[in-house]
Order: sequence, then C-alpha cells, then structure tokens
Amino acid sequence: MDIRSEFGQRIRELRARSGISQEMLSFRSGLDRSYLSSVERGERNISIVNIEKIAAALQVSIGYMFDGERFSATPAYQPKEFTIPFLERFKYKLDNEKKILAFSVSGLLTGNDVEYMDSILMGICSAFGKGELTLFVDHREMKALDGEPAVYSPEVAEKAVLFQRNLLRYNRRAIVLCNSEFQVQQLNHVTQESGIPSTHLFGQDKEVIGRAYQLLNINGNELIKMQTD
Amino acid sequence: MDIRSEFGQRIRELRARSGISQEMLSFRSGLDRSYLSSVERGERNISIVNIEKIAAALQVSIGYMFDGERFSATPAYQPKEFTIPFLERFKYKLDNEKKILAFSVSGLLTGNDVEYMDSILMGICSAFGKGELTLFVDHREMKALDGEPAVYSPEVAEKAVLFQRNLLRYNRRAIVLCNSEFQVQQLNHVTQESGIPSTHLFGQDKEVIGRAYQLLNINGNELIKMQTD
DNA sequence: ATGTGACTGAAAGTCCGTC
DNA sequence: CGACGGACTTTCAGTCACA
Repeated sequence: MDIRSEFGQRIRELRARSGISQEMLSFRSGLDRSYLSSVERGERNISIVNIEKIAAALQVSIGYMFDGERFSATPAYQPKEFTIPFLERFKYKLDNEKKILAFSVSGLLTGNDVEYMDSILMGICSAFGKGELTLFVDHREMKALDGEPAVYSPEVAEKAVLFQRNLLRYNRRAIVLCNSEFQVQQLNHVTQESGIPSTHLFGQDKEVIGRAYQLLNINGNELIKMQTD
Repeated sequence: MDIRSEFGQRIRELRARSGISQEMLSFRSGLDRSYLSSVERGERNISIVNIEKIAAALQVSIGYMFDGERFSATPAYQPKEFTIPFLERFKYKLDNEKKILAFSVSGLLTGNDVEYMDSILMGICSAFGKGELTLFVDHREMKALDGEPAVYSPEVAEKAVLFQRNLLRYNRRAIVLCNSEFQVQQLNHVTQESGIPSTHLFGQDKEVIGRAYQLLNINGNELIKMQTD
C-alpha cells in the first residue's frame, strides 16, 4: 500500500480511538477539515510540518504515527457505551498503611465522570498531608465496545489535567497501568501539563503489574491484583 | 527547534553513521543531491513520499527517523580507521559440542573484510552438514573512532547479504548482538534479503547477553562473555 | 459529519551551474 | 564533498461550494 494511504488510515485509526471528528481534529491541528479528509483518504502527499501538527493534535509522537501499534478505525465513543453507569465502572481503595490510593476505571470516560472521580478522591485525600500518598491507577480496562483500547477524548484530557493538579497536592507521584502504547503517549502529555510525576506502564499483565509492585515497593494490592492463571 | 531542521539534522546523523555522502544518498533515494542538501540544512518542508524514500535509502523505518536514538553527525568512516588490520579486529571460535559458531568484529568493516570473513568461516562450516550450526555474532564493538556506533555502509551491506546467503547453507539461524537500535534496523533489512532467520539484540550488556544465552540455550560462551563487574 | 472536484498562490522539487 | 544560486516545472496547502 502507498505510504499516503497508510498514513491516512493511521490518522483515521487514532482519531477513532480518541473519539473525535474530522472537524474536531481540524480545530485542534489548525488544518482545514476538507484537507484532512483528503489526507485520510490517501490523496495528499502531506508535508512534515503538517504531519507534526496532526501528531500534536492527536497527542502522540511523530514516530508513533508510523511505528506504533495498529487499531481498527471503528469510533471508540458510541452512545450505547454509557448504558452501564459510571458508578459501576469506577472502583477505588485506600491502603492506609502503605499510603497508597488505588483506583480503576473500565470503559469510556466523560468529562463529568472525571469531575465525579475528582470529588470522591479529593474527599479521601483531604485526610492526609501534602505529598503523603502515592496513586496507583488501573486503566487497562478502558476499552470501547469493540474491545479495543480507548484513550481520553480531548475534552476529557483537559479535565484530567485539572483533576491531576488537584491530586498533586496530596500525592507525591502516580503509577498508571495503561491499555495501549497510545494511552502511554497521551498520558505523557497530560501529566506533563498537570505536573504530577508519573510512570505509565503498558505490556503483558504479569510483567506490567510486577513492575508496578516493584516501583511501589509492595507485594500486592487488594484492588489491582496480578492474574493467577 | 523547527521540525524541518530537526529532520535535516537527523538525516545528516544517520548518513554520517552509514558513512555515505549526500551524492550516494541521492543515488540511493532517487532524490536530487542539491535538494537533499537543502533538506539537511532544514530549508525544506519535505513531504511524506520523500521521507519514505530517504528512510528506505538509509535502511531504517520511518518511525525510527523520528523517535530513534540520536548520534553526532561526525562521519563514521575515516581513512585512519583502518590502521588496525582487520585480522586483529576479527575473532572467531567454534563450539563443536554445542554446534555454535561465534565471531566478533570491532571497528569498521570494508567490503574486503566481509569477503575475508566469508572465506574463513565458510572453511569452518564446510565440515558440517546442512543447517547444523547456529551463528552467534557480536557487533557491539563496531564503533567509529569517535566511539559512536557505526553500521554497514551500503557497499558492505550488499556484500553482507551474499555472505549471509553462504552461511545460511550450514547455519540454521543467527543471534546478533548489536551496537545500536540503528544497527538492529539495518540488519533487519540485510537478513530479510539474505533469508537467514536472525534475531538482533540491543540493550545493556548484561540483559542482552543473558537474552542471547537464553535463546541459544547455553550458559556461557568462550568468545562472547558476560561482563563480570 | 464526511467525501469530493475545482481552483489559486505558494512552495516543493529538478536541473543546471559556481565556488 | 558540500553549500548555494538561478530558472524552470510540478505539486502541495488551503479554501470553496455541493452532495
């Protein structure tokens, strides 16, 4: 396949995983919507300056645009997705002894969901001193209905920055288990803006949780467990 | 820095590591020499089709052009480099019991050097049957005078393909320790052409040799040893 | 919300040189 | 070998209206 078509397909994939329209990507990249449309269809020999703009709008490195994992182009954010209430998809647990606040999310996140998590978790944190806690986050089940990983939509990513800034007051750092290399890339951007020292891990379940336990200097966690198979 | 300058600098680096001139790169990529010059100087907003041509000419993936490790732009292939005779930079050892043929090279390689290795190693192999041996190659010391890794020049890469085709008759597969991600990329191209099933490893000494021993199902090798520190 | 054809000015890219 | 320039052709970026 021609590199122009491949690249176009790639944008389409990543855009679908982010749950945004061509119009939104147009706004975020500063490129014309109909121009982006023709790029996605492989009809343009796009230049490096515009490649950079698109990568920035999708919050990935340029290299990831070419060598990264591939996805389907099915839109991740579907209305049906929200039939299961967020309350049932959001779990959290405080380990008072080890000073670890763990939480996990499955499925997709809206901006409201982030604000809800914010209020709940800040309520817990407020019982602690500055930088006393460590966050342990599990995003591995943040998947769309098609079973493929979903990342934050741009709207959600912006709320996540504010959310993380709040958490930063009580939490020294964060360890986050990711659902894809894409999410690692995106969270690198988000945490760079929020300022929270964060490690984003992606890989096989066993090795990724082993690595997280190692970083946290613990042997287990009641919420985020190693699979026993 | 502007993406156009960054990309230009990147080409210059990789070209220097490969030891080829703008003229040679022009010939191999099919792009005009004066055009390549202006791209390297960051004066062009190069398009994706030409980016692909350059990546192919440098034998790396497009993603590696953007996210890969960085080098100085000092030319790797200097005349002085060859003051130490190849005989002293080429070591080999046959493990008759484990059926492993190991060899290592330090410094740069010329086309003649490859032909010399070919004759020596084929002499050894001819005592064995088809696919009876396994190759274990150490390229970690293939460095230029500036101490930075060097890869095969295109001329050498072509001879390496022929060399490997010969070896393929007696060797089932090859494990190669590399000096850089760049060399991994390049050897992926070379071995794809020669057809020899090959694994190219790059990383910290301990982990890379450990991995190699694991792949070879051995606990040690007289030529290629783990550092004891 | 996206696909498409048509259009223009700007820039990419080629080919010829000189230094 | 590489920087740089001039003159030339081709193509991309960017924007429409319309389906």
